[in-house]
Order: sequence, then structure tokens, then C-alpha cells
Amino acid sequence: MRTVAMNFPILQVPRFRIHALASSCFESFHSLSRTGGNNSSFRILGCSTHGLEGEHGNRRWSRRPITTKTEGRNKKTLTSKTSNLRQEISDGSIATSNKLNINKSEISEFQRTQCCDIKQNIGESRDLFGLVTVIVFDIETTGFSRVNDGIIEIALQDLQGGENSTFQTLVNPERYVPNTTVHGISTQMVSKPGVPRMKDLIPILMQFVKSRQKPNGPVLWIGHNARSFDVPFLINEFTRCSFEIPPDWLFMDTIPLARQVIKSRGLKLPQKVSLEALREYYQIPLIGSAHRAMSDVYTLSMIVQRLSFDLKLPVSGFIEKSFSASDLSNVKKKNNSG
DNA sequence: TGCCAGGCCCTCTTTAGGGCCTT
Repeated sequence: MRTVAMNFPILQVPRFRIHALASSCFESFHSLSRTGGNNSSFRILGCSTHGLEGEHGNRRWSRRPITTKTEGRNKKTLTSKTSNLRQEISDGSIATSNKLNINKSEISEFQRTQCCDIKQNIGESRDLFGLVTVIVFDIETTGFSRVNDGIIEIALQDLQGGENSTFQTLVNPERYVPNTTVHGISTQMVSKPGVPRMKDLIPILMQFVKSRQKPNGPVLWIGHNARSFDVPFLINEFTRCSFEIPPDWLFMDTIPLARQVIKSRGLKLPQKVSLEALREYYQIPLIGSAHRAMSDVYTLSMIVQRLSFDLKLPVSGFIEKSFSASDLSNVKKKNNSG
């Protein structure tokens, strides 16, 4: 089986060594290895207080492949729905579905599961890795304007791995796609029957994320330039479709992390921090076509691992650097009033 | 008529300007 890991110095050492390196400094995270294929591609080797293989200070840790079949994760109610959902995803499109019986009341119930202070709760938790669902995501759009342009493709990957850990679909923006040369996605492609509109997709997307979410834990969405581009786009699309971003969704932008790595190595900004530049910097091979959402997600997943390692940044550090949808809304209001 | 994204960061800086980054 071909493995991307072959090309990474960090991954050329035995896994237990990788884990030892990571765990020697921090509580958990960032040892994920690609196991091939488009689905279930990653396993994160977490550490916890239930140890088998090493120590972190006085704490024992274990190398524990985590799968989506974890007991107590809404398994009965969500697994079957997710399986149906996966079956409907083919050739880059999702059939709009009523089979999931998702309605707004269900979504509202989900939204009511609020965390008063998510960051604080996370910070107080010792088993961060077992609490946070880390999702790397990317979107393709018809342009840069969050007001005038629309999403035409979305892909995400739960870094926990396991079955159904990826989600990818084209989206019908109900308008002409002017920038086909950028991503290869044409008006014809997104206008095909079966390609969902955003308002059809959001409930399915939320159901997927909910199926991956750990009990009482937040979802951390990681994107490249997410603060300025992806997240505002998502917020606008949710608002336009009369949905709200769930309050237990947090977001993190990898660009500040990349800048931090550059500075930590004594390099001067502006060093390139584009996804392409970082891919080359870390010698990550391109999987699929650049500027297709899933391909960029695979690339960013590897970059996240490397940034995490270089910065010695565990999940708790990611949470500290995260922001919420309301944070962006507040900034916008503040700017408008000013 | 002309413009047309916007947030972040750096510097020849901070009551600013320009480049990067996303599609």
C-alpha cells in the first residue's frame, strides 16, 4: 500500500517513537498517520491516563487508535443515519435527502446544547484529546466575495479517522461559476440533479458533524485562512439559509500558526504561508488536484500535524487559539459601528 | 462614473500603506 508517510522525515521513525516525541512534551495530539484511501484515512494516536507504552511526567500514556465506533457516541441514533448519508454521496455530489428526516426542530434541539464557556470547560479538562472533535475543512467558492459569491464544494475530515471520517460534496450555488479555471468545477457540474443547494446541505452537514461529535465536547474546525475566508463564508451561508452555527463549534486558522513557525525558525516574514508554500516546505506530496476541496483537506491535515509538532502545540493550545462564529460577528459589528 | 473582499500582519509604522491569503 502506498503511504504518504514515506516522504516525511517525521514519519519515518517508528510510530511509538513519533508518539514518544509528541508525548514527551505535551499532553496529546499530533501523531496521525495516513493509512491510504480516500476514506478513513487518518488515525490519531492519542495519549491518556490509561497507559500502555510510556510516560509523560508522572502520567502514564497509551497509544490508542481511536475509531468512530466508540461506545456511547450516539451510536444507535446516528450511525445508521450517517451510513445512509455516505451511501448518498457519490461522484462528488450528495443526493438531497429526506431520508434522514432532519428538520429544523431537530437542529434547534441540537443548537440548544450550548456550552456557556467552551474554552474554559476545555481548559479545565485533562482528557482534551478525548473531548474535542478536530475537523479539517476546506471550501471552494465562485469567488472571494462572501456577499456575492457562493460555496460550490465543501470537504471535511475528522482527524480521529475511522469509518465515515470524511465528507465531501459539490454544492449548487444557483448561479454561474465564473472561476472554473481555478478549481475545475463548472456550472454544469454543480447544476446536475442530485447536487444539493446549500439550504439542503446544511442539515446533512450538521447531522454528519453531530455523528462525529463526542458527548459534551466541542467541534474544532481547522481551515487555512479560515478566519478571513472559510468561516465568514460558512456563517453567511448559514445565515442566508436561516440556520445558525452551533455554539459548540469552534474554529482555528492555520495561517497564524504557520507564521509562528516561520518566526520561531528565525526566518523573516513575509515568508510565504500559502497552502501550496507550506506543502512544499513540509515536502508533502499532492494528493488529487490542488484547489479541489478534498485534496486541500488532505494537504492541510498533514500540515496541521507538522505545525502542531513544530510548535509543540497540543489540542489545548489549538483551543486557546480558536475563535467562535460569534467572535467574528462581534468584530464585524464593532468595525461597522466604528 | 467608478468601484467592486476583507482580515491580518509587517514596516520605510500606528490618525498608513501595502502585501498576503483564500476562490
